[in-house]
This record gives sequence, structure tokens and C-alpha cells, in this order.
Amino acid sequence: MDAKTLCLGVLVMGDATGYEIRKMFEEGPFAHFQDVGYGSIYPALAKLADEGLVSVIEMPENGHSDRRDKKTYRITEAGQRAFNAALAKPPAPDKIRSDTTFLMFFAEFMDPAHLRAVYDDYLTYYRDRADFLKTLDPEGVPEGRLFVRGMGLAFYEAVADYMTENRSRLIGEEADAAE
Amino acid sequence: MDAKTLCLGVLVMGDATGYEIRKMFEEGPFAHFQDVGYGSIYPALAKLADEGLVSVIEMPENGHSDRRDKKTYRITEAGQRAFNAALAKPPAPDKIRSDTTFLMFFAEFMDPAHLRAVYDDYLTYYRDRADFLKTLDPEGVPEGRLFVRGMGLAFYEAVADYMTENRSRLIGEEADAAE
DNA sequence: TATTTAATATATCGGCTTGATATATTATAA
DNA sequence: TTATAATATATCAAGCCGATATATTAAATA
Repeated sequence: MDAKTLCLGVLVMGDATGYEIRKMFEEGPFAHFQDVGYGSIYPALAKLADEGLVSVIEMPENGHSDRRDKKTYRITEAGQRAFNAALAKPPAPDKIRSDTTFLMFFAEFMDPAHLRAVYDDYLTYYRDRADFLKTLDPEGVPEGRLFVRGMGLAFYEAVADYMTENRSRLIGEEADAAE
Repeated sequence: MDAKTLCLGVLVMGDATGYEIRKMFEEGPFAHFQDVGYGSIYPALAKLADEGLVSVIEMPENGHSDRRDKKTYRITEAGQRAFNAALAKPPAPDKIRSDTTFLMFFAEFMDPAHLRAVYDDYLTYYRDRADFLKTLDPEGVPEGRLFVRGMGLAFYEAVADYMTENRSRLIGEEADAAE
């Protein structure tokens, strides 16, 4: 899924600036299964505007502001069609990059204290992500989004539970005593 | 984790060609949490050789072969040190790219038959991956690798179970009847 | 046996992404 | 009032990705 399609996906849900699009992937509803940075978003929006798939609204509501540079993007009808076409294509296989898992794979080569710190940070992160998803209100959210949210929760909890139950397999007592 | 470190990780487990390194990430023990292609591996191996972190053995065992181009790589002592140093650094956060999840997020916009095909392919893939991990023999495998294998299994099963239990939320009966 | 297909193996290249950085404004907190 | 955090756009070098080209060797099929 290229940056252009990801941007269109955000824009079908409503107008947004490049900054707001980024937030959707950093901490918003896409955070647990997609990522895209400014370095991809701004060029993608420029191309989409070139192709007529989005329109640019410079400074919408607060008309009297001095702020010249804020640009809000809106998907066009052609953009809607392009997005639907992208959804109709067979998706690429999942791609997961977990450096932490790579470290745990080589646990034998690692300093026990460092391994323990990495392990517990990772476990905390996964538990926090799961807890966060549980706080979200399902009211008025389309079924597709709720389904994906539930799948993210299942995933985060499975990993966190596994790491809680199997911690002693990688983390020795000395490492715990060390702090 | 850059391509150089990933290659070193494979080589600490034994000598390998670029092709064999790739297989480790495509279908081998790293398949469920890392990926790297030829376009990264061959340049990385060249750089590692330049820096003295790996040595190159051209045509090892079958001495009389006509095959001139096969290159087997072996990690050096400096390479071992470089790898240990890479393991000691704090790992980057996980990065997940699931185009299929992105599609399911926008289930409302999709053709039901296509959604169903995508859904069931994905579910089958996850179930197959889980089943495959269960067939592996734990005999003689270091604890770190077994731990990671178990975590992969927990992850695959959690997703497959969720998708089995919640299928009807996204996939209607018409879509099933359509085939 | 001959031929085709699949697997092994190296390598490159354009386009795209990543992560860092620069810059400036606006809102909030101290 | 001042400092800090959040909002916002943009660019760039380095590196990665997917596709492609090429060739050999092993296995399967006709």
C-alpha cells in the first residue's frame, strides 16, 4: 500500500492536513497496522493534487488568521474512485519488522541486564497498547473499524500474555535482582 | 535493524550464501518478524566484506565444480564484535504493515465477494503458519529461538482465532453463497 | 533419453520510504 | 512573561523494495 493510497484512506473519513494524516498513523486508528511519515505524506499529497485526486483548501474556517501555509486536503470524486480501485486489488502480504524479537532470538549473546530491560519495556508497551484499545468507545464507529480494533487488541494481548507467562525462560533471577 | 546486522545474525549461526540468507527470512526462522530482500542483502554483504566483518569463500566443498560464482560468507571475529555491539543497542519500535487489515478497516467500501476472498486467504495463511510452527522439532534449538517460535505461534493463533470467531461481523451470508 | 520445469545463485536499478533535520507558528503551562 | 509543547510544512541523504536479468544445476516429466 503506497503513501498515496494511505493518504486517500484518511481523507475518505474527512478533510485533513498532512500533519493530521501523520497523527492517524502515529497514534490514531491505523497505528497498529500501518505507518507512514512526513517524508512520504507531503510528496504523496502533492502528487495526488497534481492528479486531481485531492483538492487543497488553504486556510478554511478561521478566515482572519495570518497563517498562510496551513493546507487542508479534501478527496475528490476521482480520488474516491481511485481509492475504491486500490481496495479492489489483492493486498500485499503482511510485513513485520520487530527488532526486539530479533534480539530475543539471540538472547544467548546478550547482556542479561540489557535483555531484561528490553524485554520489560516491550512487554509494558504491548500491555499499554492493549489497555488503550480497551478504553475506546465503540459508539458510532463503523463495523470494519471496530473489527480491526478488536483484532489489534487480540494481537497485543496474545503477545503480552505470552511474554508474561514465559518471562522466566529468557530472564534469569540475577537480572531481576540487579535492580 | 539494517541489512548488514541481519546478515551478520544469520552468519553467527553458520556460513551461508546470499541466497541462503534470503531463505532464512523468506521461509526460515526469521520469517515471522523480519524481512530483507536480495536488493539489500548483496550490497550489505559487499560492504561487510569491505569492512572485514565477513570473509568470502568462493566455492568451498565440491572443488572440481565449474561453478565460479558461488560465494559462501563467514563471519570474522570483528564481525562477531560488531554483531554483539548491535545487539547491545536499544531496539527500534516494531513496524507492522498489513495491507489486508487496511482493507478490512474499509470493509464498507469493498465488494463483498472480494472482501470474503481476501479475508479467507488471510485466515488460511495465518492458520497455516501456526500449524507449520507446531510441526517444528524443538530438539537442540537454543532457548531464545524456541521462545521466539512460541511467540510467533501465539501471535498467529490469536489472529486466526479472532478471525474465525468474528468472521460474520464482516462477511455476510450472500458472500458465502456466491461460491 | 531428451526436454521442461523448478530450485539455486548472484547482481543491479529506479522509485519509494525512512529518519533526521530545519523552520515557523500557535497554544498551553510555569 | 517566558518557556515548553503542540501544530504544521517541507526537504534530503541514505537505504530499502520489488522487479528484473542472467546463468547454472537438480528434478520431474514426456
